[in-house]
Amino acid sequence: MSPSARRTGRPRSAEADRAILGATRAALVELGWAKLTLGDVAARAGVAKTTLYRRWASKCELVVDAVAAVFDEHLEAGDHGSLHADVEAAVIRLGALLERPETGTALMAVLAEATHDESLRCRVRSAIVDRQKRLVTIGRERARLRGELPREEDPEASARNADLIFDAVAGTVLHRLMVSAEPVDPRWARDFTDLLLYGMTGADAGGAAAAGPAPDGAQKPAGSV
Amino acid sequence: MSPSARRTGRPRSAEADRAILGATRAALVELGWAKLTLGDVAARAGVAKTTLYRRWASKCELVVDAVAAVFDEHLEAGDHGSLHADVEAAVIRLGALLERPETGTALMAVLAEATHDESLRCRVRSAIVDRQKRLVTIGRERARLRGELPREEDPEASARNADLIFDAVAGTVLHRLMVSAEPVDPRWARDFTDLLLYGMTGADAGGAAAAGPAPDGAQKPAGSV
DNA sequence: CCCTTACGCTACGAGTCGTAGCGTAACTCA
DNA sequence: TGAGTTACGCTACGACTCGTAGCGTAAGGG
Repeated sequence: MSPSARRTGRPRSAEADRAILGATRAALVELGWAKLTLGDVAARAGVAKTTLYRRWASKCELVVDAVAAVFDEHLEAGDHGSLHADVEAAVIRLGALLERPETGTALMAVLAEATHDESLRCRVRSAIVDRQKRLVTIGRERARLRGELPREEDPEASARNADLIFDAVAGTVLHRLMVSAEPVDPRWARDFTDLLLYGMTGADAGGAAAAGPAPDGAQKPAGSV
Repeated sequence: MSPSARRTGRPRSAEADRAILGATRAALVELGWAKLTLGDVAARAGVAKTTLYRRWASKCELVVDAVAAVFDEHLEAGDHGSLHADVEAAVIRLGALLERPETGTALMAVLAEATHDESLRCRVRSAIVDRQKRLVTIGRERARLRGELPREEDPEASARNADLIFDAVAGTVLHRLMVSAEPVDPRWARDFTDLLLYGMTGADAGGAAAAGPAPDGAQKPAGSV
């Protein structure tokens, strides 16, 4: 599997890779996870079924790669001027990503399988989760430089906090879409961002902080309301 | 389907129901979702495969009922004295529920299918989600009576807030367990509760994180901070 | 030119699905 | 008590998907 081991012989077709991943996404949209068969994907991609099995050991790994490609296209941690705006943008971006019929569904199904498959869980983590989690670290670092968050002395506690916040953001968005089956619209994104920044007690009080009693520390960006 | 239509004839065996649902949970633990077959469940339960198909139209609906039974056994909204303690208890309870090998996995898989099946989504909602969501409403009402939360004038906004908080609690716990694959231990439950109540700005600043150099022990009596 | 690897194609056994058919068991009502 | 109704167990079945093996061919490297 090392690159040196592939120096010789016919190289794998990169175009076939793109066709297969694209066909996988198309099949996911049309059929959903359960009815998705590798034979169907191969037919859509215009390749032989055996070619699929030579590259991916299972349906799960194929779908992980197919979904990861979509996630990679939309990875951005642009600076929106404030912690509030950064979080809100991340929520909307993640919502738009998971609202796609091929991403959320597939992710849930793969995660379900990953419970019984350690290697699959690692693949999901490195291909999707960790890259998203990096955005949390970047955003928090930026907020610290702005003075919106206190400095973290303990790096271990800092990492724990980043994990917690990532679970909160990604988990809540995912739950909103997959369980509650409600859209991630701008109003919800703002309400959720308020909850994350100011907590239940603060955010609930002033009707989305519009007439809020001015929570200390962070000030609202001009964008909202 | 109405009860009056079942007045006559041989009644369905309630014991068979219990055996089937129990066998489904056992099979989920052993085999996981993907390898779970209805034939296997029937064999474990000691019933004929046809009996299964007479009662449940699909594997999904069977699993929903099997998982819902577990959830129902652990529905409790006990008063723990404060909003913080109530939330923390709910987080731990939900975590313990989803940490079971038969619940989290199955729930994820069923939700993935529910994307393409409206009736299945309704079944999940009424059998599991709505009952859990009621606990949020109860807890918030109690907190309001304690004076920990302001009164909600607008009932529509109140319902929106309850939905948001439920998505946040359930989604974050689910994400922690299924995606991050980390346990819902007491320390994490406390950190998350702090985040929910006081927000990123508040919880990060004051919590135990900054206080102790390395509070590895993690045995922290309830109600501190 | 030989070696190596990838590809397309076909065919196959194994396994699951969901249903049909039949005889029997359990319960209700007249 | 007997007739009607529904549930159950069992067997068998066609249809489908899976994952692999075998073969000949295409595409690069030493």
